[in-house]
Amino acid sequence: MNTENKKIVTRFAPSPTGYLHIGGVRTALYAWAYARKHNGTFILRIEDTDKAREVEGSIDHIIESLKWVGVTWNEGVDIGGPNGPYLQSKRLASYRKYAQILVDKGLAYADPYTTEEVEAFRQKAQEEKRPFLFRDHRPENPPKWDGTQPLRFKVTNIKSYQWNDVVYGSLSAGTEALDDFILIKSDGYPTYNLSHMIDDLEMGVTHIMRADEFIASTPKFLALYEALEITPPVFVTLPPIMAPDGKKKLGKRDGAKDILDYKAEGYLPEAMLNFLVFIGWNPGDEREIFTSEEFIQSFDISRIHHSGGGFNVEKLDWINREHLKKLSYEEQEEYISKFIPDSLKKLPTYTNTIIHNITPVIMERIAKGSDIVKMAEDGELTYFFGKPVYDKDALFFKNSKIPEDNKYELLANYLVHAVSLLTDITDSDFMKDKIKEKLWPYAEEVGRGDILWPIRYALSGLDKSPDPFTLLEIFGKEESIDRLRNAISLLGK
RNA sequence: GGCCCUAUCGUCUAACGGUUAGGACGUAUCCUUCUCAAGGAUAAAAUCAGAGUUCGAUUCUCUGUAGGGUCACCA
Repeated sequence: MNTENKKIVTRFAPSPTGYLHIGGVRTALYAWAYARKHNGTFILRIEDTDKAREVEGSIDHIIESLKWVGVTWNEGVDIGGPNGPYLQSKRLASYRKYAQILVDKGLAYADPYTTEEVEAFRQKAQEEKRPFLFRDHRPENPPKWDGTQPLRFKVTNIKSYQWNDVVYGSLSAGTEALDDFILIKSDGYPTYNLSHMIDDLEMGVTHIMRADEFIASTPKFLALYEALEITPPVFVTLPPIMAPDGKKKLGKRDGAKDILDYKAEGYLPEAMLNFLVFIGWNPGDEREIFTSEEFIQSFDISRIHHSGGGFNVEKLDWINREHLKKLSYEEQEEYISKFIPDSLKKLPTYTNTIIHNITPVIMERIAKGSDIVKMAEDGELTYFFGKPVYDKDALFFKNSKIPEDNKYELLANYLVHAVSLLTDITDSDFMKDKIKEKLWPYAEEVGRGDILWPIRYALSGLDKSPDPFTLLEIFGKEESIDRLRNAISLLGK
């Protein structure tokens, strides 16, 4: 492999027609990792030859998406490079030059038909259940190409092509795969068929990574490479990403959304990378959690799979959690503060100390990528920054053994006693284990639920929260006792 | 319909032609427990079907079936 000792050059070449979804990002990741591993060059090129479908702002969005997952490039639209420009609309002269070579060789001709006429041919072929082949309608005496008609490639060598693909091995196709396709559109822009090839040549691209939908058009490319006397690069065809059931191809509904949506939902970029590269590849051992660097080192294009893999959000959630655990304490704090709503950040109780204290508690409670966002939205973070509001009846444990008669007074007494126990603990000893040690005998005496639930509720105001000892430590002696006194007065004492 | 690609637990996948077909996610049960999480333990769960080659097939060949791609002045 790579015996020529040629420097490896790969590229990712999206069209600016919207956001980048996970399929595109994975392609970029593979191309990038391969170049990085072999100290090669990775290029970001933008294929903006379809002016009708172009979406304003796409390029910036694509760049932001790639940077988020940690992909960097040596040459590209935004940074230039020795073989620029990297925007196809600025390279029209190159495409024309090669188109002219084909015209001169008699291997390209102007398409004289109207769109309607071609559409009629297509319709007919479809009705007769035959593949549509333009070459069946090739004009006898095509007009001279003046740039206003589409320019078509003239396939002269109709044969069954056989070629090699790093992933799929030997591939072949019937002659039906060969046709007179369009090189230059009537608006003067080239089609992908021509432009990608010229750019790859001029930019020295050695390996093309792209999804399997291009297998069917490879014979056409091969015919064009031959006509242009270009040695094709190495083909690395990637398997498709399927919907979670592993059967259908991934659609928008199943998660083919903007990669940056995952960022907004709380997924870590390294988790996203880890997850995406594992759809269609694995290192062959039992490792599952990878940093980008580990991935690059382990990546081997010969281990890319042939079959499509499903997009499984649960696995992504798990991977995200594993990466969350690997963060340093400071990084975890930063991660959490990023998702705390502005309304809470404005409060005087929003301090570095409280963030520091609640970080491990929140981290432990994040199971899914979007949990941090959900917790923020559902108000599960609010009580950390302000006194909870709740109904006094909520203070009672659901299996309470407290007699109904004067239950408010009894519970208040329990809490008063708890407060007195807590008061005995010194500020420096006000820590989870010590608190538990102090409170436990009393809890055993009156029934654990009947005192622990109310304490927890007085502190959080929520049915679901971390355990009371943890909360007591987080809030500290003074604030904790204050919250407990609030509960006591709510009970009428 | 033509051409092409693919096929191992529900999902992602491992397995020089020889394994009790392995791991992970998820699921279930149990432990822990004031709640919700987390954590620990255990379990169920797969070679698409049929022929052929072979002493022996998940692995090689063929056929069928299923899924996917493609047949654009989209990439």
